[in-house]
Parts: sequence; structure tokens; C-alpha cells
Amino acid sequence: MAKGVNKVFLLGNVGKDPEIRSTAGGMTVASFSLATADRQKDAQGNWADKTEWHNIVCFQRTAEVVRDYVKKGSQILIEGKIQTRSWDDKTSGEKKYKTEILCNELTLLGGKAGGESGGGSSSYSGSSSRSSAASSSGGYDQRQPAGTPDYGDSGITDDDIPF
Amino acid sequence: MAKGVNKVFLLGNVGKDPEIRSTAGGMTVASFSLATADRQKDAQGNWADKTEWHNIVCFQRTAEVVRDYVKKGSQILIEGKIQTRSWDDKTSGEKKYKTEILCNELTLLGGKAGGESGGGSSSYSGSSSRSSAASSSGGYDQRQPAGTPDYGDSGITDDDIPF
Amino acid sequence: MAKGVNKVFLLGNVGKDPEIRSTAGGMTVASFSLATADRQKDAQGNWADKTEWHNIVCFQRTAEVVRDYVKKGSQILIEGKIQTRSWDDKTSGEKKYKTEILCNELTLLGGKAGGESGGGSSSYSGSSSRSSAASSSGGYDQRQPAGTPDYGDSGITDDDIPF
Amino acid sequence: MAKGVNKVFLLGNVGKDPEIRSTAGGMTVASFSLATADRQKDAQGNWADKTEWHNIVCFQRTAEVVRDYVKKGSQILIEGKIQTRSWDDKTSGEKKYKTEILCNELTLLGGKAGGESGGGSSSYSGSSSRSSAASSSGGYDQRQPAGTPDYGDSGITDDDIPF
DNA sequence: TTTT
DNA sequence: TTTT
Repeated sequence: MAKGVNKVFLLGNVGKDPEIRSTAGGMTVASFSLATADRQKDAQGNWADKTEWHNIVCFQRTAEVVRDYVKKGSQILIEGKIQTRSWDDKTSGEKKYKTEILCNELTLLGGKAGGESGGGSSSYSGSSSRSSAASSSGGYDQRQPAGTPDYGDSGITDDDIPF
Repeated sequence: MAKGVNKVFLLGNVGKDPEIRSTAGGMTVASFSLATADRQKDAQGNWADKTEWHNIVCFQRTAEVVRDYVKKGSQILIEGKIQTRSWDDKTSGEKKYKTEILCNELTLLGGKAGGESGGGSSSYSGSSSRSSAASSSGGYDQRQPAGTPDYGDSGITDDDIPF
Repeated sequence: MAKGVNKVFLLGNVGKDPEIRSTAGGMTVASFSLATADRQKDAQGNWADKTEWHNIVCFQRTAEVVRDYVKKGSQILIEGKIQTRSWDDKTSGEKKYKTEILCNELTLLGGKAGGESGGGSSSYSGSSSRSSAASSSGGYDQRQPAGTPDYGDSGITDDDIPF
Repeated sequence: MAKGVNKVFLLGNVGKDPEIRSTAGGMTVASFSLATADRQKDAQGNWADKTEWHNIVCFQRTAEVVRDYVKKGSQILIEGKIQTRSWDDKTSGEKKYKTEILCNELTLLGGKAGGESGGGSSSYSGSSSRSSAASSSGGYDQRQPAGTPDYGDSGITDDDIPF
């Protein structure tokens, strides 16, 4: 029995072609950045577009859908949860933080590079219950250049991940 | 006309008494950390509670409600949007990021320190349209040009924030 | 201070061209049906598409956007709230119920007839706070005291509405 | 691959003790009404509380949680999907409609009769993927007095239900 | 880094 | 009554 709610909905466009990799245990992981656009007033009181970038991480079947259908420019709708990982930077010794959206469900919309779905949409959910998309991804690394834990050498396998 | 969707729902407990400050323009700003609990399997395959901490920022009327009713331990439901601010760290020269939830609506639940609401609940929204929580933040510096995020003269530093 | 949460997200396709009318007070009201598709197992255990139809009602500026951009087939994302109206049927004397989604925000997606927005998307919110879509509906009679729901002088009757 | 989104969040109080029953196949089903309160302006322009009632249906494990912990007055948070069933009324021959919320997840809050959870909260999800909570509940009846299909005599068993 |  |  989980307690609490941690739920995110994002509709936007993918910034670059997703990065796909596999864990030692053979699980597919996809990560990409998603831009959500918002109109808001700037300092001068004029309406201006503002883009917010989000780090999205998908696992398993959802990751495979990303691999097969999501490209730079794709318009998608994401449902997921917020997770912030932290680590001590090797060089500076400082605490660093990275906030990511662990994606539970992904719906392809008819964006610029939205793959085969034409003008329609398709939803996928690689896993299920509210908490299940949350991997024990304390050691999961998206694009940290160095000094961070990584599935590859951390001994984490698919068995460590609760879905 | 905004484009895109950036929406967050969080239900959890407040980690410390909120920090309240005013902008130069006189707008009230409240910030606090919120813990959302999730049950998930740990490395040994046992179900374990996992707590995720979120940085919440409220403006205007919602901030005043926080000031008056929200305390350490309060159980609340938040609706808001994700925003990541970045700045170059003065000392290390490194790019730093901080992700916050800009709160549009806040519902007090009957938690430990949930104020006067008894067993019931009360919702507040200090501002209105999807983008307005951010747009009304004219006095809240979202893109700190240099150094560290500015928490004004309230004595708030990054050390006060759990990530 | 409202209490409680009543929030709906729907992504689907519009079944017919929307019906547009004006209240006595001059407020624009738009109503249409929206189909959301879902895959689920049928009685034989095979996956089959299942379509759920929803009655959507928009007010003010959102209604004007519907009038100008939404057509039969349009793919849209709706945020709104559930409302069930009831009345005593004149003929049978029975209590009747109709559940509608009062739309706060509408995002046009790139569906078949999605108007001028091409492959992108645009969001509109005619009103703002959680409760305001309903509260701004001063001219829209939510609790019809007798007879049938009142669609004013627009010629709209229950027969025009699919349930 | 499902298409579309049909998602509902409700926070409110339970109107009466839930009705619990079992299908022929032994699946537990719980149904109850949930009141969500909203402040909105009335015809005179004064703010007034308005209560919206929702028909909630839970299945399997979520239904068992309802049976064990949810009572009249309980404050709960629901995540689910909208479903409207229709049938021809035996007596009048008229088409009738009933809209229900099929609950995927339920979080107990610290309301009046919120069970053992004290000031905290507990979430349960009896089933998982976006579409899975949707049973083939075309024949499901919550409290129809007569003339409606019913699991009991309709030959529907758990095998007919996709989760 | 996306999109209109 | 939509859509793929």
C-alpha cells in the first residue's frame, strides 16, 4: 500500500532523438527531453512563449515504443511521476541533483515526427500500478558524463526493479 | 494561447514549516518541501517505503494560505506545474539546476498539522489559468543570472532545501 | 475556499460538429460529444476497442475557440469537471440524469479535422480557477427546477444530445 | 495499444456506507456515492457551496479495501475513468443512462471515518494499466431497482472481465 | 534541444 | 456520432 500521490502529465515535443540503452539484465531504457510550451507574461507584461524542458525516462515496453516510434519533434503526452536523484560530484565534491519524470504511459500524438500513427494517437503503458513505474533507480543514470552510478557497473539487474 | 500541458498532482506531508517571504513588489511567496511516499520493491525484492521530496513554491493568495495554515507535518494536495531553474555556480563555475513545483492550487487535508480544517479539507487557488501561477510571478526571479538562487532577505539558502 | 477536487482529463475525437448557442446574457456556450477510445478485453478475452462518449460543455472564450476551430473529427485534450444535472421528465414523470464535463481548458491536437493548428497544438482556457468554469456559468441553468433542461431559444433539445 | 485518455481525480467524502457484493465468479465489487464540494457563485452572485455527487465503482482488491476501510463520511481520493452505461427501461421503454467512475486507485485520507489510517493516508490500486480498470461492465448494475441486467443472473463471470 |  |  503506497501512500501519497506523485503524478505528472506532460504534453509537448521531443527535443532530440531519444537515447536507447539496455540494462545488464536486458531491460530497455529510453530517455529523452520533452519541451512543454506555455504562454506567460514576461517582465514587461507582454505575453511570451516560455519553454520548459523535462527529462523523461521510460522502461520496458514503453521504452520499446519510444525506440520504435518517437523521434526528435514528436508530439507526445506523458503520464508519470517525479523523481530526483542525487549524487556527489567526483570532481567538485558537490552534491548534485537531477529531476526526471519516470514515464508510466505514453500517447503518441500527430506531431511533426510522430511516427506511424498518422493523425491519430496511440497509448502505451509499460507497467501498471501507481508505484510500479518507479524503479529503484537511485543508481540510474541518464546522461551523466562521469562519476555517477550506472546500472552497468552497479550490479543492478532487472531483478532489482519492481516491474 | 498556451501550447502544451505541464501539470502535477502531489499528495504528501510538509517537511518543515514553510518559509515565507515577500518580493520587492509586495507579493507573498511561500516555499516548502513536500514528501510523497511510495511503496516499491527494494533491491531484495521486499516492499519498502520510498520518500520523494519536492520543492514547492506558492505565490500570492495561495502563499498566504500556506503562511496561515500549513505547518511541518501538514498533509496537503498540490496542483501545479514543473519548472527547472538553472544558474552558474559562483564558486565552481558549474551549471546548477533546481526543479520546483509552482503551485496553482492547494487543498488542506486532515493531516497532523493541517490547521483549522478538522477532518475536512479546503482548497485555495491564488491564481487561475494554467499558466498563471508562473505568469503572476513577475517578481519571482526564475532565471537567476548569476550566483545562487535568490531567496531575498529571508535567510533562506540552498542548505535549507533538502535537495 | 472550495473544498474537494473534481477534475477530468479527456483526450479523444469530436463526434459531430459542435452546437453553439448564446445565453440570454450573451455568453457563448458550446457543446459536443467526445469519444475516448480504450482497448480492453471483450467477453472472448480478445483485445477490442471500446469507445466511451462524453458530453462536453464549454463556456465563454473556450466556447468561442470551439466555435472557430473544433469540428467533427477534431482530436482534442480537455480538462474539466464532472457535473450531473437532474430533472423530472415531463411525460413519464421519472427522474432523469445527465452527466456532462464542464470544460476549463481545451488543447487542439493535430487530428483529422483539427482546424488550423497543423501538426501542433494550442491550449485555451476560457476561465480559470478550479471552480470557475461552473461559477462563470451564471447564465447556464444547472439545476433545472422543472420539465426539461433549458437550452433557451437555440432550438437545441435533448433529442440533439446523444444521451 | 489503447488510444485516448479518460482520467478522473476526485477528492471528497463518502455519502453512505458502501455496498459490497460479489459476482458469480467471486470478484468483489464495491459501490458508493462520493460528494465533492465546490464553492461557486449562485444566481445572485454570492459564493455558495455546491455539492456534486458521483457514483463510484471499485473492483477486486480496491473493492476489498473499500469494504474494510471506507465508511459513510470517509474522506478519500479517487483516480479512475468515466463510464456511461445505458439500458432500455422496462416500464417506460425509455433509454436510460447512468454515469459511473470506475476506480483504479483509492487513497484514504484522514476524514471522519477514514479507518485505521490515522492522520496519514494509504493508497490502493486493485488493477493497473490505464485501461484495465474498465471492466466489460456493460451489464454491471449498481443500484438499479428493477429491469436491469445483473452479474448474478446474466451469466457474466470473472472470465468476462479483463482483469 | 522541440514546436507553431 | 469520432478516430486508427
